[in-house]
Amino acid sequence: MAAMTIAGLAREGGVGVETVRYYQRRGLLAEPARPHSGVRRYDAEDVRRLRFIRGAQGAGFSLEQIGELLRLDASEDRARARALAREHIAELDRRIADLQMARDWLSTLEHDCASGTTGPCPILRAFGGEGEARS
Amino acid sequence: MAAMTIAGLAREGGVGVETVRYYQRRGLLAEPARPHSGVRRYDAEDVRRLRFIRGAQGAGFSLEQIGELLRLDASEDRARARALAREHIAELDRRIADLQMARDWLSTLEHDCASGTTGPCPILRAFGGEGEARS
DNA sequence: ATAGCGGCCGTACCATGGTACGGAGTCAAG
DNA sequence: CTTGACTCCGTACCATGGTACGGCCGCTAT
Repeated sequence: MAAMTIAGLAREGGVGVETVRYYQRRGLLAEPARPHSGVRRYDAEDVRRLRFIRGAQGAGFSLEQIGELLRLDASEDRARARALAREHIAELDRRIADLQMARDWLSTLEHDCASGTTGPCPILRAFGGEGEARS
Repeated sequence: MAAMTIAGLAREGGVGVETVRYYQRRGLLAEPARPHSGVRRYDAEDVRRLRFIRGAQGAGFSLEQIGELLRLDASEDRARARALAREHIAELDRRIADLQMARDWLSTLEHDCASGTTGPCPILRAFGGEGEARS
């Protein structure tokens, strides 16, 4: 499978054709050589790149950040790439902690709501009694 | 602080005035009574509600879902509210697991990148060698 | 040689969650 | 009673990450 058209690339990457074109417009995928009059041909390297984009996206990078990652990779600037990675790890840690807290909060609410059968769930109450004594 | 105008409510809720109006349009905040010709007055209950919205949003609920939560609270349908909460907890667990994996993946890459000083970081390589033998 | 599938391109549109703007009305202090 | 801050309202605009559409063109099979 050494050469394919855009539909093949999209299939390999698990995205739609329009998405591939969108990534090209965004500069994330280079527009490849066109051996035959206007029709682009893609190879395994393009598939790798597309998969990388999807993976990084799953890891919470924005397309903007992925673009920088890709450029860094090309420029072999290891230090910068590592710094970016570390920054993003910290960001991910923050987000994980946030979600974990949210999860625990919701879980508590769910339990509270379970003990009792009338009146409103204490869900709304859970927000509001906390800081209204200010000002 | 028993009555305030929209700016006060926004300040208490930590959002902008336009955001409050947006929530009203979305039906998340009721448009309150207007004692004085056209100017809305808000009280502690509105602040509670607004804070709830922000909190739920922080917990990963979409405004759409928050609307349902709010309606359920009003209708005292505990069973449904709990079901919704449980669903969302499961969703949060999935997202936490995803982010955790992403974090570990990125951390590994960061370490790999650290051991070596020339050539591209193995970041790109990390995606691509995995499943290309198919088809 | 002609149909039709796929690729190419620009442009428009979608959802989400806001943010900004302009014009008019209102309220309170000086 | 004027000034300035604040409100109201509709509508337009923003970023993000796509998704869809319509017209044109080339490749390939029948």
